[in-house]
Amino acid sequence: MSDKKRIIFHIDVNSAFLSWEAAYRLQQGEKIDLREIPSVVGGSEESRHGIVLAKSILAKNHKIKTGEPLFTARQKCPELVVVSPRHNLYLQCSDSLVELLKDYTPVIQRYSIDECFLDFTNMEHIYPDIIKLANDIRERVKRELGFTVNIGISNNKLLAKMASDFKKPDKVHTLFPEEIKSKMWTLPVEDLFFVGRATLPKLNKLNIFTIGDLANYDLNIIKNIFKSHGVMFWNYANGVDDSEVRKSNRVEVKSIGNSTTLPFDVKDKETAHKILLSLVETVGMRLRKSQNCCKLVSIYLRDSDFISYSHQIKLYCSTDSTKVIAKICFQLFDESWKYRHLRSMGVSVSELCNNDFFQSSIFDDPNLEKNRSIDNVMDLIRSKYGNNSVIRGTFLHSGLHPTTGGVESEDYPIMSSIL
DNA sequence: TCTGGGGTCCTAGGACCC
DNA sequence: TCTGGGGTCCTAGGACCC
Repeated sequence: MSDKKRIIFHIDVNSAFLSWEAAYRLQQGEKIDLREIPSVVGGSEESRHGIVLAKSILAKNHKIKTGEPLFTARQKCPELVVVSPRHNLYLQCSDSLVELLKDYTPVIQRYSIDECFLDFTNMEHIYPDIIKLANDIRERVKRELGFTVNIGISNNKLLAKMASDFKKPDKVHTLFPEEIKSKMWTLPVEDLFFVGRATLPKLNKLNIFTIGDLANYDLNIIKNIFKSHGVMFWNYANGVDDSEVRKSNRVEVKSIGNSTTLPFDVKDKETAHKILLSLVETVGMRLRKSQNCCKLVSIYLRDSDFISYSHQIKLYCSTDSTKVIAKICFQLFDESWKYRHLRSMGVSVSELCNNDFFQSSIFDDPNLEKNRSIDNVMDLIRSKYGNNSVIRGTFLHSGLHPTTGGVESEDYPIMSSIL
């Protein structure tokens, strides 16, 4: 990589889920804009998913935080409007944004559903004025898609990301190295990327309260206390980050998991096994779709008193079979369950490897081959007709979802111009 | 009072081997 | 019987992100 200064944008959708919900509702003829009242997108309290997923700026002014229970959010603001999430709609909005951004550069990293990094290095002949470019993008997103974004500009991803977090909404900010002192070092240290709620009190104990305090602290002491994590955020505090903007489709996934908080506490092994199976159904489908097998299977349990634990096992032989993975999960469960009532359960597979070899060697074992055919046929039918078009007999009349965590196949019109 | 779901990465400690 | 130290692998748990 050359020493030439890079030009990186970080684009962040303002209150993403809430903005997308608001834009969609206006399109559908609703009169009230959720962005202009104290409102949140939140899960169903009845099924114990009642937390804040996204908040309007007016809700934020009431000190409502993302991730907090809806119950406490209402205490802070009794007139709060709560709307249910529509994840498929948000995926489509996210896709529309990325499609629009592709008009400007091919080097886009999709960092999350509502954040992208764009690289404009060596493009000054096309975009001589990058501030104007950012404002053009910002205006076009608002005009064509109906929601607003913040754009942060700098020479690396970290600084661009910090910049996009400055004043919101609908703003463009720069944070070039010469601006670090005035724009970033004055901020509280918890605003720094990767300084979370466990790290903050430890930093405060060292008399570190601002990002500037951290940047100017003795690196050796930081390293001793926080190890590699400390070296990373000390560099961040000094604006150092040389990571590349990676085209997202080239990043391979490392683990595939599915977990759920149950609408009721689970008290018996039989029900728990059924729920594990339903979780494995979606994990297995996604694993096969990614053309991988896994070598590590783990389960995750959370008691009704909120104590959680996990159990895992490394496989001698990698697999992508729903039946095999489910059987392992049952065994893991039986080995680890502490007989307390369960609030939440999860399944995850990792240490993924390409399934090519597996496919060619499988024909030695007719039983494995048969299971594989069943998986493949079920995948095909479900991809065509929806996840619940074929279900295992064990879920009939059980009152349980046969596949947990799958997205419903409801469709929403692509966000188009809203005038 | 009630507290989601999807990930990644790191560390500590124990088992085991030489 | 008790005495090393280094390396690797495995597991559990924690921290962080959106």
